[in-house]
Amino acid sequence: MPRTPAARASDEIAAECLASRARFLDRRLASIYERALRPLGLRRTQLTLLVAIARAGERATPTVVGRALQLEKSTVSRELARLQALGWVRVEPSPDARAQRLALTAAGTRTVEAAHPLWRKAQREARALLGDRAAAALAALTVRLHPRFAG
Amino acid sequence: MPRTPAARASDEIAAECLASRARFLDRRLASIYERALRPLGLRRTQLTLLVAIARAGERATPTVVGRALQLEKSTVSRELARLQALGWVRVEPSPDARAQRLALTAAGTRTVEAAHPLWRKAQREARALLGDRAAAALAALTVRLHPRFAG
DNA sequence: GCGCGGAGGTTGCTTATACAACCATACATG
DNA sequence: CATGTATGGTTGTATAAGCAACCTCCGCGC
Repeated sequence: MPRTPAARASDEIAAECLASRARFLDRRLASIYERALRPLGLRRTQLTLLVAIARAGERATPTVVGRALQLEKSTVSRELARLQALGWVRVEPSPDARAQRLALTAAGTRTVEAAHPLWRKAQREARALLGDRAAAALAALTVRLHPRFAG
Repeated sequence: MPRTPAARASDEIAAECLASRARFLDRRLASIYERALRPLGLRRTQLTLLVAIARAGERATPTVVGRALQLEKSTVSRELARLQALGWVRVEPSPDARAQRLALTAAGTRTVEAAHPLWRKAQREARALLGDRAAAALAALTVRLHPRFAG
């Protein structure tokens, strides 16, 4: 049976597609970190956001953290609503009345501290899964694509 | 001002976290492929699923494609409902009454064919963005993590 | 001082994903 | 054959994300 155009397209895509491979990698790593953080009721993306807010310090606003993580503003908006509801982030007025100043609450700070060893365990597991070379390549790639990435 | 434990944790996580980097990479690539496929009203993950079904041929069932792509069965279930609604996938009874045989419809086959050149363009763009070495590393990593991955 | 464009955020809608709980069928074993 | 367990799918719920449309406020140009 000769291969049809659709069959040839399918073979090529299945063998090479970078999008599905990146998605696959993300799912694999996600499961490691989610499992590790579950005892704290903390999701991996929430930890990333808390960390970005902590690091931005006085300058922390939704726009600023969105830029650091390359997240669309609506995504940041909704994530922040959850973090506020959980009592980990406080929103304060800023000089510019359009903007919002963000800060970790005491509970948010404690959560980051408590997450640290769990994150480390996940990070070790992830590094072991990928291998040191691939892990380093992923980090280097991030720097190349977005030098100021911080998450 | 001495760095607090939370600040040190944040610095370490922001500088190294592999989970957030994989997520970031996925978002970047997603935007390339989504943009390319948009004219067909086709999402990248839908293309991945159509391809997996095409390649599985007679053996295509939700469980089989889920294994090939390492997707949770509920994810596959809902994605298939959409693909059916769009008229790209047909569901047929199988010998085992629990299972469902999947097949592309004629429209589904045409969609894969039409997607091929658009996917190629996105793939070229993605490869250029990552660089050949990183692209090859991502592909190699996928093989290592899941030798039968096909998406 | 007025109007307008741009920046900052929110909300509606859709897709992608996982986990858990569930239902139905198949199969093996007593 | 009856029952219990495993397999295959669906559904409820929640998070993660983008796009588009919108509102508000800032600052600039006139």
